Amino acid sequence: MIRDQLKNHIAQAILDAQAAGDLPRFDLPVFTVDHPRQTQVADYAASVAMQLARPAKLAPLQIAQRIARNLRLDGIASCEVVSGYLNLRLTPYYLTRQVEAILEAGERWGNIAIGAGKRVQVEHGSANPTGPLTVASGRNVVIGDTVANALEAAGYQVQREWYVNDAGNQIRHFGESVYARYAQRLAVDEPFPDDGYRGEYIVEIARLIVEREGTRYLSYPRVEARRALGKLGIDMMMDGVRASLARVGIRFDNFFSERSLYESGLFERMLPILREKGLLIEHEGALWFSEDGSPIRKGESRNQQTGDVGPATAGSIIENQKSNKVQAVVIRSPGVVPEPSERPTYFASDIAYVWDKLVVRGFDKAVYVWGEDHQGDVPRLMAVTRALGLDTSRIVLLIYRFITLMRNGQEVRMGKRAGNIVTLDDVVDEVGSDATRFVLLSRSIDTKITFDLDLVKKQSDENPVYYVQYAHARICSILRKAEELASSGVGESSDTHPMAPANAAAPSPTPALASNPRLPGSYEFQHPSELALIRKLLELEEVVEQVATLLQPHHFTTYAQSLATTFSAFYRDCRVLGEAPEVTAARLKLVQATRVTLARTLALMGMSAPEKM
RNA sequence: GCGCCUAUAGCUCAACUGGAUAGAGCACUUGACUUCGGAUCAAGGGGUUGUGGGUUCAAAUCCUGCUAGGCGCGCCA
Repeated sequence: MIRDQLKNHIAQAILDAQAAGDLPRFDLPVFTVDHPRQTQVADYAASVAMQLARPAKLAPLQIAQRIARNLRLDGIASCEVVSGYLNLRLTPYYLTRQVEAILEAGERWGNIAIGAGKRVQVEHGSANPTGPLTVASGRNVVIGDTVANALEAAGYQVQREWYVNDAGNQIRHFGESVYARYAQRLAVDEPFPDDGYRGEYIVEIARLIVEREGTRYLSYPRVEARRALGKLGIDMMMDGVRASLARVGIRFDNFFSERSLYESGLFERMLPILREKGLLIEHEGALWFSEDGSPIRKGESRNQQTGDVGPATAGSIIENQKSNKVQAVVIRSPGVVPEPSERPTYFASDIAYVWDKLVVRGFDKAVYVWGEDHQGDVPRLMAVTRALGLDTSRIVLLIYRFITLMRNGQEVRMGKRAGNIVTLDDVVDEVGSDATRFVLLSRSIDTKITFDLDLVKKQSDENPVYYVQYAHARICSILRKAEELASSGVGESSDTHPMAPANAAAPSPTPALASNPRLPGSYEFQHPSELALIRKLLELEEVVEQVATLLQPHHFTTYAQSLATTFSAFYRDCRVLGEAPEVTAARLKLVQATRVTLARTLALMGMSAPEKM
């Protein structure tokens, strides 16, 4: 990556300056090379000299000058010292060569190596399987999928995993709901459970089950029928989820069953590890995790008070939080939960799950994508990870804020139990997959998104999604036209035409360009808009690095728009077809490199790159 | 009450994690092509980065006091 190269050159220059006695001895500091805000100032700038003022006991300007004196940039860039800054500008020669490099890299352009040899898991989605995929989960999976794309591009080996919450009492409620609808469908009087799932989709599931399986479950003992229908229903829900995900171009490598953590005995094996450290405490019949082994206080205060929220409760919570130590129930007491299989809490599963990720499967890093409603669970996951003797820096939690869905100028409230949900399918039907993904990606994950369905539809002309895709379609149009000109031999003879295939007999997807000879070594792009476009293309690697390290996928949308804008400026200023042959040839290459870059960026975002619109 | 997150142009948001004169889109005003796609482009106005203090060569960014909002604080998931 060019930025790293420049940084290495500067570091070397500092060392050389020290060796030559130009600069005093000091340890090489951690410094950055970045883009100045004003692009006319420089392509890259380093402010090391300012950082070094103290250790070197010299004025920043002098330091910068001495670094610059020792800087050998090998024709990649020129350097200018401005008040302590090292301002670097890439040379037209270097930029011109990069166009060839991009075309050579092709679909791999944008790939970097920072993750080479490391395995990362990105767990996302993971919505309760008791209903269809909602728009709310849409943000989750789009973030997760895009982050996974970026990590892959950064060289990591990535596994995409969906955690299926198929344990716990919600599944029982679900089974009861399906059973009730099933019975009702068969005209058997069966009351609908109070805390059941009221959505229409349960009715639909019941209908399908009746269709496929007939009446046989009516003869089962009720508890068994509910369990069986629940399982059947979950499977059907997950099939639906997979289908919905496919519509937005998302696939998972693995669906991990929460229940399997218990069935495999893994959870049981976790307990001794924590117990040995004195972090598991029996309290009022329940099993608690106490981060520092301190006695459990919550239950006591609960007994003291009469049921109202009062000072006693508040006081004890403050006390617990003052020590900042996590205390959480792992297994509920039989007195509270009669059914043994429902006693482990969600947290219990988390304990075994993080172990499974980091130890059993040995991922170097595990990324969790969680909605803001789970933000309060972060401390206990961190605490228990630490307690298990694992490095907490190996888990990363992406907490995103919820979206508000607007329709007809009104906020749409959703609830799975109540049944008034808006599914991801609904939204995709209305605005399409590309627009859905773009909107859900376009903001930093800790910004609330207002997804106005009417606006996204109505203003589709001015939607940035289409702006970016339009640039790609326009490029394809130019390339098509170039091929037509080349194949019809209009203008020049085919063997001297810059766009003509070197070997006309060998067909290839883009014959005019794929086999085009290299630009002459002396050729250099000159026009400011050409050079600006190439610089913008080169940023792709930096954006990939940024998203892969910061795990903030919205940078792709910003970059895509900026790239499309830069291309538009080039398109306005520089004619491609019909110029002098070497100019047209060079610009065609630049246009093709832009297409590659734009298409890759769209692919990283999970969007299509249309050739026509 | 406590914890996490947020506050930047009229609106929606960026700002590469401490760097130079804080940028885009929308909206508004005014313009542009007989040529590669007008789903385009150009120009213009618009800012005490919620607020008070602090840290240093340098703060939208870090610390801190307020203010406002979101989420969470269960033997729910």
